[in-house]
Amino acid sequence: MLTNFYEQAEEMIRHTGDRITRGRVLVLSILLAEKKAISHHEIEEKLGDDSAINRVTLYRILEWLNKKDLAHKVISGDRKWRFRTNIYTGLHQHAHFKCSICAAVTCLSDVKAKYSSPLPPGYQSHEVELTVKGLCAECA
Amino acid sequence: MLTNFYEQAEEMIRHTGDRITRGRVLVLSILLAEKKAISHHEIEEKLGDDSAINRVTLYRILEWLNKKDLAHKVISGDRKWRFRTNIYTGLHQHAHFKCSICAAVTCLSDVKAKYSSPLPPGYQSHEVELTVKGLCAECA
DNA sequence: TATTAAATGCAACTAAGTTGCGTAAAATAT
DNA sequence: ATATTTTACGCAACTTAGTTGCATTTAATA
Repeated sequence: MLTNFYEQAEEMIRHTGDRITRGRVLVLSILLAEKKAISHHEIEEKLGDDSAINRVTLYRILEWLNKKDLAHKVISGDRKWRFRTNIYTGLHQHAHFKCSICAAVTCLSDVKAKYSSPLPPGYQSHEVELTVKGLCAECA
Repeated sequence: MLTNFYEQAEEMIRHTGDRITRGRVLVLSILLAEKKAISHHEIEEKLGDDSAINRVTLYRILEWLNKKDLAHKVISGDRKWRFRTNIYTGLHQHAHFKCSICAAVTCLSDVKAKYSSPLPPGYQSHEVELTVKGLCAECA
C-alpha cells in the first residue's frame, strides 16, 4: 500500500522538475495515504524514529509541496497549519470541515465554496477558503 | 467620536451582566471604531502607552468578548487572531477577505457563505467561515 | 464603608514556525 | 564511474503568539 503511495509520490515530485529527495517522497506519500488534512506534528509522528526528518526540513518540505501545488495548507483556529494533497480535490475553491471537539480537519470534497454577492470595488479574488465548523460524526 | 463608542461599549458590556471594567470598555470601543478585523498587536498599538493594558489581560478580554458574542475571532493563515465586533454583521454565516499582500482582513458584510452540497452523514454544522483570499483595492 | 468575587498584572512557560550557516546529497558534466 | 555544482538538509539559536499559575487589585454588593 504505502509502497504504492511512495512510487506515486516520487512520480509526482519528478514531474515538478525539482529534486527527488527522501524527505519529499516520504512526506508526500504520507499525505497521499491520508484522507484528512494533518499537521506538522502528526506527520512527524507518522514518520517515526527510523525515518525521522528534521523539524525545520519538514516545514520546508511542506512549504515546497504547497508552492508546487502538490499539497495545500488548511487554515484553522488553533494556529496550526494542516496539509493535504491536492490530487483528489479540484485545486482551489473547495471547503473544509473543522470539528469543534477533536479539532480534526477534513476536506469536504463535494462541497464547493460559493459566495453570493461580488467583492467590493477594486478587490480581486484569488482563492476561496470555506471552513464549516461543528461536530464530526465521531464527536456528535 | 471615540467617546461615543466608549459609551456604546459600556452599554453593551453592561448588557452582558458581567463586570464593566476599564479594559473591556477600552478594547470594545476600539473594535467599535474599527471597520476591519484587527489583531492583538494592533489593538495594543491603538491603546498607546497611557491607557496600556497588560498583554495577558488583553488576550483574556478578547476571549471574553468572543465568548459573550460581542466580537468574533477571524482566522487567517498567519497564525494571528483578529477580532471584530459583531454589531454590524449578522452573527455567524458571513465572509472575510484576506489580502495576500498587506494581510488585512475585512469582513464582507454583504457576502453570505453558502455551500452547495450537504455535509457527510453524521456531521453537524455550527458555523461557516468563508475566507476569500486575493488582493484588496489598495494592493491590487 | 467593608466585603467578596472576579478581573488584572507579572513572571515564567509552551508551541509553532523562522533564520543563518555549515554539511550532505541529488543531478549534471566529465 | 567520478568530480563538480547546485540544491536540500540538519543543527542551533531565535521569534512570535498565545498560555498558566498565582498574588494583587478592583468592581459590584451588602
